[in-house]
Amino acid sequence: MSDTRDIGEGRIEEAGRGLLAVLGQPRPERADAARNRRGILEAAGRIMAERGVAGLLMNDVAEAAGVGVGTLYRRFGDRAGLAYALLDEQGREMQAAFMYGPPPLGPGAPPAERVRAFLHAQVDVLEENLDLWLMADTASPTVRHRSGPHLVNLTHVSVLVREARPDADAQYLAEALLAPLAADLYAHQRRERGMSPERIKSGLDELLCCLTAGGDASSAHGS
Amino acid sequence: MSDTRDIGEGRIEEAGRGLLAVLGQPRPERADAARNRRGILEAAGRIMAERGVAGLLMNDVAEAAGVGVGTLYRRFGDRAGLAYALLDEQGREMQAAFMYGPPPLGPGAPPAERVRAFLHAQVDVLEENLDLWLMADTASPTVRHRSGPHLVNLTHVSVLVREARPDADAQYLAEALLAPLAADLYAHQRRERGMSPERIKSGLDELLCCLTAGGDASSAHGS
DNA sequence: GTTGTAAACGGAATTTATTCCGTTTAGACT
DNA sequence: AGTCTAAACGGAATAAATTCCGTTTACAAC
Repeated sequence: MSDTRDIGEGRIEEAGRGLLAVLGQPRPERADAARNRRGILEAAGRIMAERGVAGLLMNDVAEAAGVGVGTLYRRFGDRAGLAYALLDEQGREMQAAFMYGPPPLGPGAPPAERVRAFLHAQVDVLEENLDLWLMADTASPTVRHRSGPHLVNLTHVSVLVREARPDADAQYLAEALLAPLAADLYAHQRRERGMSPERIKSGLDELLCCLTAGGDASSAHGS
Repeated sequence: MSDTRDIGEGRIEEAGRGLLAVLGQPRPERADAARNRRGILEAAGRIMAERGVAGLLMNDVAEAAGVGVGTLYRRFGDRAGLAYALLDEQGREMQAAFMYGPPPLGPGAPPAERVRAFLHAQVDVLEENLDLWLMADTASPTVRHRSGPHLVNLTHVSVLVREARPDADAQYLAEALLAPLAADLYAHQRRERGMSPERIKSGLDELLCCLTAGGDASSAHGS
């Protein structure tokens, strides 16, 4: 009724095997399926390098990988899903950095600092592969927010926010703090408005005072 | 290279005649063009009422309006543009409310209060027509941020933020504060996570302390 | 080694948005 | 009224994503 797209639970076997794979139980994957996933991802990477993100046509990817388009869709759900899988691969290293690496990104620094470091790092991540993120964020809201990268980021920030402000609605604040780094908005700020990554980072810092402000954030508010 | 879509300056004669029309000089519009715009918008409204947003197929709208699809595209640029035009019509009243209405939404209240009232009002606006907003935000980043509703909102908030925090990067903060109300995210929070509009409003309030915090927002930050 | 079956596969068919371009007209100027 | 031209029009053609469904295959059980 609201939107045509919806992706049934079992339709996408694995949207990418990032840290997320740890959460769900490691459902088995048939050998041919695994082989095809790798093949498709490789082919997609190759095409992207050659022709850019705009050249990532589903038919071409399928052909380059030597599979039918049906297989592409079974594996990744849709074009955006493919993009997320690609991003997830590259994001593995950042995930490791903020979970096990040195502070302030990794554990050891105070939570507010870590959130800040994380957002700055996320800016760099976007900077690196903006077009691919744009393609990924084409997905329906449902797909988008269940995707590997988003879930990992959200979970991480959410935990840190809760730590920094146990009284606040950490779940919401986390999503709100991540929102300005939506690929669409970021692309617009960089390309249309000509903002520099540095300016964006400082801007984010200004937003972050909601993490360091004492308990009473509602000082000026009525209801 | 990055994305196929781009909409040349003169391709869309008027993306909707909201307050925006005041900014650009009132370029003339041929009589038949105006008649068609109205017809299309009416037809689209009718179809939307009957079949929902998902039923808004470009061919159907064109047929129902008694014009060719080419005309649809000349007038509105693309499917998302049509959605924006539809929203712009309904948004006229909210625009009036925050520009000329009573406080705290309208002039008279302190700027931080007004931003808060505005964000809350925006939640209600989303609530009213979420699917249409989702359809609209399908647009390419460029189109999206040049669209009537977004420009008006951004300008408004931006002015208020500058007033509240003359020292801060008002332009950026405004976009960042509006970001959590992106239709995608909002829809996800409402539908998947089951957050209530009230919870979202309180969440936004927590974010807003960056407007009331004294001058030194960078207290906890290094560089 | 057979057999059974859920899971995968392929790729033609379908669905829609969007473009293209030859034709038609509103409206300004004479 | 007649002419001229930029602006509009229509709708067939195109492009690409996504679905459908009959066929094939991995692999677990016997």
